[in-house]
Amino acid sequence: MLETVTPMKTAEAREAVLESARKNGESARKNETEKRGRKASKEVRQLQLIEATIDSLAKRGYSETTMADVADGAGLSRGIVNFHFESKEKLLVATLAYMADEYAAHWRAALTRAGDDPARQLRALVAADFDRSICNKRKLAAWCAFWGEAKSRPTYQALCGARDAAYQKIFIDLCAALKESGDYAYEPQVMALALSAMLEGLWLRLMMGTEDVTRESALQAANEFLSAAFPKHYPWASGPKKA
Amino acid sequence: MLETVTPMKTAEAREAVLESARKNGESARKNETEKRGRKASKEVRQLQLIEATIDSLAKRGYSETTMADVADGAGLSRGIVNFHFESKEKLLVATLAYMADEYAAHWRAALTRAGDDPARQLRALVAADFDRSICNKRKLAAWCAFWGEAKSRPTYQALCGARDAAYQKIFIDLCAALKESGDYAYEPQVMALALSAMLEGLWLRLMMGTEDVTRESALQAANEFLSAAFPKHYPWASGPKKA
DNA sequence: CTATTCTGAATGAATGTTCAACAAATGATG
DNA sequence: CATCATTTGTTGAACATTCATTCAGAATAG
Repeated sequence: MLETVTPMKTAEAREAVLESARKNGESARKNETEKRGRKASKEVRQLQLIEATIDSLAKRGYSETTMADVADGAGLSRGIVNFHFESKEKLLVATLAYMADEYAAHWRAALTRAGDDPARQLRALVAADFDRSICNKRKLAAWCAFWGEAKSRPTYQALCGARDAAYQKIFIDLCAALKESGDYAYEPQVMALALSAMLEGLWLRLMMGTEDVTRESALQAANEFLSAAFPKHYPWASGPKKA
Repeated sequence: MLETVTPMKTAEAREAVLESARKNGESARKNETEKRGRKASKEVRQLQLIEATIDSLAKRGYSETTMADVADGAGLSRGIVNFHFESKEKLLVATLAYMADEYAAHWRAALTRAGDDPARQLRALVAADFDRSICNKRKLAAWCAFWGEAKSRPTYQALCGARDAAYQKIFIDLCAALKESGDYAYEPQVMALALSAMLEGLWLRLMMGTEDVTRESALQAANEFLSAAFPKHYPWASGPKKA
């Protein structure tokens, strides 16, 4: 089941932010060895504000998310956001970029971990989409908030599309590889579209929270798709119904 | 290809509105034979404002849609919306309800037209999702705008879910029927979820307009899904690759 | 003439942004 | 080490703008 949408309480949020910021700070420190303390602090604040933004997007939605919400959510004063980010627009773009980076890093890691076998890689990619770390109500709600505005904002559209640029190519390549080894009839590009669209659609369903769709049942549906599309690579758990 | 997102020009909009309103007016007149002229006029205005709302949602997105936009788009004065609809919130709910009704009527008609064969019915439902009348950039953008706000608004959530309540049940029943006659291995409920999620995901992709996804290629992907999941009912156009 | 529909300016609330003052950390100097 | 200067980070009130809503009166239909 998805965890509750209730935003992380202040203490938890702080910890998560600091945790995340620490890693980030380290990598940044390697690149530029200067102003270390200050620089780190600045990044911590920005991440803190970005996390608060995600909270607000999840709780109130895009149109009701205000600068005051974000500042309050982070436990800081009203003018702070315009100091670290120039404007509300830039805060939101930074938030979306943060989520896109996180998402891309996540599936790339899963892909690497899966080794060289296309069938294992594809299964890993699909499973990665439903990991708790990125597939929770908070993040899904934030994603959907951006999707809703993407059509009328080229900047959002480009960042949401970060998911597709390389991602979609990987899917096509994997579908092509499986077709080769399994002698399937589909067109790789078309099957890849169907597959990735289903993943996004399942996210949407999870986000809506209607019906009784859970992370588990969504993953089950995705795997059933794999079994149907690539039966030789993903045999059915139980044989066909006989009576 | 999807038509341009440019909202219908005033003349076209008027015609479409009046056309649509005429039918609606007739059915309403059957129910309650009273205040005919006035009632009809009132409904025309409301539809006109709803159409203008969809235009604005598609062009500016949810968060940037203002009462002034809607009034201007309809070619009427500023205070008119609060006269016909009590508030902005109620206008938006009415708009969503209008789209949900239209969508439901559309797939029900397609289902009826398909006859009694489950395989034909399922194909008809899938194809109906990509009909020009409901699957165009304008409507898709409006749908997505509501999705983006649905999580934080129970009213929207319920109306978006109108799609799922009965719709999902039909899908499950059809998947069960095909499983019976085709001796497939999947679980009907799970396969129905995968299928309907893919349809929504394709809508999302179409709305985003990224890549080169068109109504045609989206429908092709959906049909390829059908062939993969129900090979005995939807044989591949061309046989498996042999070399 | 009466009821209904419509207009457009006025109003008030919400909210993004600015900014002057303040606090804290860093660096320089003796 | 102590002290001051400077840069950086933060605050909260003030400001300007946008926008939904209201409403008194005009226009129109019955």
